[in-house]
This record gives sequence, C-alpha cells and structure tokens, in this order.
Amino acid sequence: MARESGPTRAERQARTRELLVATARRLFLRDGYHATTLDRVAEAAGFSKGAVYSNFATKDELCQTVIDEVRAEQVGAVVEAIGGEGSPADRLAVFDAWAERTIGDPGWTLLEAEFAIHATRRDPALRARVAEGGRHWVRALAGLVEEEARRRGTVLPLPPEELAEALLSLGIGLGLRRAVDPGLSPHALTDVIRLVLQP
Amino acid sequence: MARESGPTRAERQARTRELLVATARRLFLRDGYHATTLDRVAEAAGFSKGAVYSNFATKDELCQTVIDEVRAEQVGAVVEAIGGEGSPADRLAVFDAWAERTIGDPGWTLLEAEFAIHATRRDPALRARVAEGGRHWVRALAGLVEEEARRRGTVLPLPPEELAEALLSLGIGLGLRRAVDPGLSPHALTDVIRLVLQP
DNA sequence: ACACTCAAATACCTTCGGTATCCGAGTTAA
DNA sequence: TTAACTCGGATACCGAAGGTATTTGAGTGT
Repeated sequence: MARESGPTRAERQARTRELLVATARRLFLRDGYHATTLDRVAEAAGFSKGAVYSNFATKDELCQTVIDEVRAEQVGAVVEAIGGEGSPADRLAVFDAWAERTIGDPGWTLLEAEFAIHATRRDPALRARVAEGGRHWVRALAGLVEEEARRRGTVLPLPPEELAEALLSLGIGLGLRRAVDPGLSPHALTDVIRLVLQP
Repeated sequence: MARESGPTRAERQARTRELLVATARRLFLRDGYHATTLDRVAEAAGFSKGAVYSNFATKDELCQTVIDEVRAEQVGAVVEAIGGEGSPADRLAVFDAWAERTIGDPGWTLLEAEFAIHATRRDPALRARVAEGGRHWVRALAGLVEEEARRRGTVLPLPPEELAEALLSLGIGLGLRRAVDPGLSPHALTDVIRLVLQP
C-alpha cells in the first residue's frame, strides 16, 4: 500500500479511454472517418497510438463508439422534443429546430453516412450493426409519428413504419445534400412532414 | 510513314483511356471508391499505374469521369421513362422499375454517396462540382414533376423545385438505407410519390 | 536518317492502419 | 518488505496505397 494511493490502474485506463473517445469525437466530426488518423487522435489526446490500440481493437471500433455516443444523444433529444406538451404547431417548431441543428450539421451527417458506407463495403458484421442502428431509428420515429397522429386525431396516409422509413431516408438524403451544397433551403423536411401529417 | 500504319499514337492513348475508364467503372461500382486501388485498376486493364496517371491527374479525376458517365446514362433513362406515353399509372410503373433498378443498386448508390462525401471533405472545388451535379438532378426532376402534374391536371402541393429536392433526397436516403439494410421494402419512394402527386 | 515527343513503365516517397515487441508502474502473494 | 508478475501504454516496424520523379522506347516531324 502506498502512502498516498493515486488513482488505481483501472481508473487510469478508464480516464485514458474517455480522453481518447472525446478527442476522437471531435476529430471524426470535424474531419470525417477517413481523414482522421489514429496517430492524430492519440497525439491530440496526449497519448501514443499504442494507447488507442490498447483500448480499441480497430479504428472502426473507436468510430463506432463515438457514433453510438452521439446518436444516443440525438435520439434522446428528438424524442424529448416531440414528446413535449404544447400545440401540434409548437411541437413541429421544436422538431424543426432539432432538425435544423442535427440534419443541418454537416459533420454529423457526413460522419454517419461515411461510416455506414464504409461498414457496408468492408465487413458484413459491421454492416449488420449499422443496419440495426438504422432500424432502431425507424422504430423510434414510427412510434413518434403514430403518437403524433393520435394526438392530432388524423389518419396517416401510409403505415407508420413506412412513413418513418421515408422520413428517415428523407432526413439522411437532405442532410447529405445540404452538406454537399450548403446553399440549399433547410425547409424541405418539415414541409414534407406537414404535407404528410395534415391531409 | 510506315508500310502498314497501325493506330496512331493519339488513337492508342484514347483506347488506353477507354479501357481504363471501363475497368475503373467496373471496380468502383463493385468495391467503392476507397477500396478500389489504382494499381488494381491498371492491372485489371492490362497496364501499369503510370498509364493511369498519364491519363488522369488523380484518383478523384478518374472516379469523377466514371460517375459522370454513369449518371448521364441514369438521367437519360429516367427522362425517357417518365417522358413516354401511356397513362399516369403506366408511367409510374415505368418509373418504379427504373427506381428499383437504379436506387436499388447498392453499387451505384454507395459510390455516388461515398464520392460526394469524399469530395466535400477534401477539396472545395471538387465539392462544388459535385454540388452542381446535384442541382442538375434537381432541375431535371423539377421539370419532370411539373410536366407530370400538368399532364394529370393536378396542382402540386409544393413548389416543383422543392418537391424535386425532396424526391432526390428521398431517393438518396432510401438508396443508402437499402444498401446498408437490403431487407428494406423498396416501395417507400413510389408510395411517397403517389402521395404527393395524387392529392 | 536523326532528333525529338510523349505515353507508359519503373522506382521510389510518404502516410496510415495494424502488429510485434518492449518497458516500467502498479498489483499481488510469500 | 520484497520479489515475481501483470498489463497499459510507448516504440519500432510492416505492408498497402496515393502520388511523384525519372527512365524508356515506340511513334512523329523535319
């Protein structure tokens, strides 16, 4: 036993992992998957590449960790936004703000898409994981859409899952389009949602 | 002057370029942008990497050439499909078949998206070029949508450009989603189009 | 016939993901 | 207390890939 025992070994490793994930998150969101190198992540976090490989098996695993973390926050935010009280118009405005923040964020949109494509091309297991993440989004959205229709007392023009699939796809496509072409109007998503929800 | 003059030098180079583009097209569509290496393209075409760099400044330029070629075919096909005669239902069926072939083709969808993301992250000039390609799609679709509404005598629920933007984004998003998760229903796109065009 | 051009080949550079090995602080058992 | 051991992190290295510099040799103009 040391006189003044500092943090234990496991605690130090956890701290290292945290710092690596936080740094990787910043760089992956800023520069994208391919342009971000593990050397730079390690250096920016104050470690060597060895620290990265001691905490994550591959670059894919590190990036997946970052994406899971960010996505959990995004899903939570949208559920909270839509689930709130207020008139349908209020809720749509809140959702609009969320969409503007999330879909309008090129870093996030590009990273999700880039990693999904990479996973699809590279490793069936990773692709399956990414696909499951997408289905998770669809289920969450389908629930939200159904609930919203119930609140409004309107009949959905399509099954909720299909509508959710279309909305998610629209969000992905619009996010990509806006990232590539920042001059685009940001209103297409909510306009289409209005169209679908207010027949 | 040689006795039996074979192909001239310029002709030989054009032939080399053709072979390289055709080979690159096959590999890019099959494996994607990053996974396709110039060494393999050159070897598969029967040349060395030097031949590639003698005909294209960078990998980006070769890939852009391939994408332009394929996209020109796709746009032509959809304009031809929609522009044809027949009842609205017939035309929608033709479009449906086109969408199934094009959007349902993971190779094409993933390559477009992968290259767009790469260009956006890497080089502002290339990004601008890709963005212009997207606007070209939107203009073509807006014209088609407007014409279709005129033929049907219906009023569009949104401005044609915005509708076209939404449809393109939906196509991109759905194509990506289906590439990542092949089990998805392929009908969301035409369902939404029916929804928008038959109020 | 002879110098020259230039498409294509070859050799080599740098970067980056990944692996093998090493080091030394921290943990544990005697 | 101490000595063996564990293992997180550092370091050295490998192979692949985009890109560049240089060379080569078949075709071309004078």
